[in-house]
Formats: sequence, structure tokens, C-alpha cells
Amino acid sequence: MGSKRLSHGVAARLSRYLQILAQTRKAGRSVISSQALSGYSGINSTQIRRDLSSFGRFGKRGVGYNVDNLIASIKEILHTSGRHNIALMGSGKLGSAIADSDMFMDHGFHIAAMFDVDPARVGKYVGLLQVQHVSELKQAVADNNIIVGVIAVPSEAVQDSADALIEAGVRIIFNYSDALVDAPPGTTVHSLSPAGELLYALYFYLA
Amino acid sequence: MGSKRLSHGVAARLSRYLQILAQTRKAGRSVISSQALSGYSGINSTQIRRDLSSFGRFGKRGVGYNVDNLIASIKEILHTSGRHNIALMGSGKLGSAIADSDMFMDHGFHIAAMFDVDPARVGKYVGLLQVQHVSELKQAVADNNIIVGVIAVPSEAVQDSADALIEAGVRIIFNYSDALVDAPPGTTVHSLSPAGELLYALYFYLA
DNA sequence: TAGATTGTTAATCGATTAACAATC
DNA sequence: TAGATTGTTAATCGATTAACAATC
Repeated sequence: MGSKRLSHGVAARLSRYLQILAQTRKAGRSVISSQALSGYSGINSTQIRRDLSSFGRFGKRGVGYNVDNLIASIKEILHTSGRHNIALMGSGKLGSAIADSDMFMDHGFHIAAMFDVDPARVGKYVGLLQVQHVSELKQAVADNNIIVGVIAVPSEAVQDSADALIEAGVRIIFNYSDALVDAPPGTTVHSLSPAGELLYALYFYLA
Repeated sequence: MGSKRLSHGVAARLSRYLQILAQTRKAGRSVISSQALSGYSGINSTQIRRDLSSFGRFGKRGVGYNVDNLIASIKEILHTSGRHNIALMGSGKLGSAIADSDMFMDHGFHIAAMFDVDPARVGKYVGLLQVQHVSELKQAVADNNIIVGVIAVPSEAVQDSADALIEAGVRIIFNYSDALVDAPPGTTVHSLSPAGELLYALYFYLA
């Protein structure tokens, strides 16, 4: 066990635990029970204990899981302990809001560079980052070992941004719009869909 | 069939189809195959055909599904054909970006009011919406039949916004940060977790 | 000791997939 | 007619859940 390739379900749940654990640590709590994790994730507590116990004995009976240790253990299982560099596409309101937030930093991601097509924005600073022109993307990806692209541009421009990232060698893309993105096999594109989530919640609310 | 309560899995997948179909329609395509839907959703095409066929015969063999008809049919199945009003919490960069986008409008949601705690922002206009003080939330929820809250405030303030929404009677919340939110049973809170999604994608990329 | 929570088993349910006849 | 894609069956796999002994 341990060295086997994880199933998609298990990897997805472990990532989810990791995200919640990071928030728990941020809130100053050092121990968490499977019950509490279940409350935040919506995943059954038995499922959580089973997921974790298949990799080792991380918990203390009667107490719960040590947050710091569990974070370290899961990161090891997922092979994602390092720092991962991001290229942020778009320096408008959404892009700036993303650059300002801790959301990525808290999980070992680093926004290494920020890009725009608008010449009026290129050269300006957002926090510590200077906005670069998209034509510099390929070089920046190579120089900074960027493996993730985050797209925060108007929906009409999303496909162009995605194409530029793919052309530059980026294979993991997070798209903040709900525009559909065409991408070649081997490339992962995750698009936001708040409306989809809301319609789903609405069904159970109205029923 | 048809009138039975949907399982969570089915409702989630139908919402996902709906989101993709709306984008497909926007792109001007009038027909889509289960194969194409599968490509965009990551859901197996047999699963898609099975989900749909359990409610009726929506497709044409050899052709695919009519996009407009399928949207209407799924909305009917989900009982979410109407217009649904949203209260948007936060008028900063993120809030403004959300107010400017079509993401909610495209799916029958309407941002009916926008709130902030900062007196300097209250009264200003973002597009056609005038920013109101949070103290007016409860009244606005009642007046405008608001059933969904979208939170776009700094992570330290997320819980306060959620509390205000819940106090005002809102039971469905979409949180644009990855801060954990405590909410009473009966309330649905969906929080964004881009980092979680990325770690998941990263595992399969690195493996 | 008493209370709480893990680790694990066993049984059930839903998701996934391949395959293919029906039919547009 | 030929090609494509739905609708549906059957078989497999993973997720979910209840229950509870082990143990902190």
C-alpha cells in the first residue's frame, strides 16, 4: 500500500481534506476529528477514516488527528509537498483580487508572473508583481518552472489565454469563468461554475 | 419516473449538463452529442445518456440532443425554470468583477442587491447596482425574494457575511473564498477551493 | 474509570463501463 | 444505404453506511 497509484476518487478526497486542514491550521486548531472533517467536507466520516487508515495510522483514538502531521502526511501521499509556480492570466479586477488573496499561497502555490494583452496595463504593478505582456509568457514559463495557469480574463478571451498557456507548455489550467475551453488531451482544465452549484443546491432547497 | 426525488449524484450531474448546455447555446451550436457533453464534463457518455433517458427521450439517434430543448427539459426536471435573486456581499475588486460578469445571468440568476460594510463604498454604483449597507440586508432579502447569497469579501470577513445572510433568511450561500464557514443545518454553503482542485490535478500530472 | 474517537468489517447502493440493437 | 448516435442491458467497481471492538 502507499505506493499504489491512487484512484481519482481517493485523490480528490485527499485534496479536499488538505484544503480543509490548511484552513483549520489557520484557525489555530491543532487537532481535528473525522466527524469535524465530515462536517466541513460533506464526506461521510467513516469514508474519511477509511481513506486515511489505508495509508497508515494517523489518528489517536478518543482524540482525533493532529492537523500539522496529517497535512504533512497527505502532501507526501499526493507527492505535492513542494512549491508550485503559477502564471496568472489577466490583471483586471478579478486578476488583481486573486493576486491579493492568500488562497493559493496557503497551499504551496506561488503566483510567479502575471500577464495581460492590454498594453495600458503591461508594466504596472499589482502588489509585488509587474504585469507582463502575453508575448513573454513562454519565456516566463520556462524560466520560472511554471506548471499551472490561472485564467482571470473576460469570457471572450478565455480560449486565447488557454491556447497561450498550452502553447507555452502549461498542462494544468484553472479557469475562473464558466466559458467552455477546448484543450488537447493531456491538458487538465478546471472551470468554475457557481451557477451550476447553485442550481444543484436550489433543487434540494425547493424540493 | 420523473416525479421521484432525485439522488444527489443525479441532481449534481444534471446541473453540470445545464451549465455546459448554456455555454454551448451561447457558442451558437444547436445540437450536442452525449460524446461532446462527456468531453466537456468529464462524465462518461453512457452515464449521460442513461441520466437523460430515465426522464424521457430527449435525443435523436444518429444526431444528438437539441440544445434548447434539453436545457428546458432539465430545468423542468430540476424545478429551476424561474429567475432566482442573489444578494452579493462585498463591493471590492472581486465583488465588482462578479457583478460585471454574465456568469450568473446566463443561468437564470439575477444579482438583485449588493452590500458592503465600508461606509466609503455604500451608495456608490457598480454597473446599475447601488451598494447598500449590510444593515439593509434583511429588508432587501424580504423585499426582493432573495434566496441565494454570494460572498466576495476578504476571508477574515466571510463568517460575518455568512452570519448576516443566514440571519436574513438566506439558506443557499456561495463563498468565493476558501475560508471555512460555520452554518446551521439546513443551510448550504459552497466554498471555492482552487488550490484543492489544482493539487488534485497535480497528483495525476506528476504521477 | 468513563467518554470519545479511531480503525475495520460487512452489507448495500449507486456509478462506471462495454457492448450493441434500434433508429435517425 | 451508410454512418452516427441514442437508449438500454448486464456486469464490475468503488462509495456509502451502520456497527462495533480497540484504545487513547
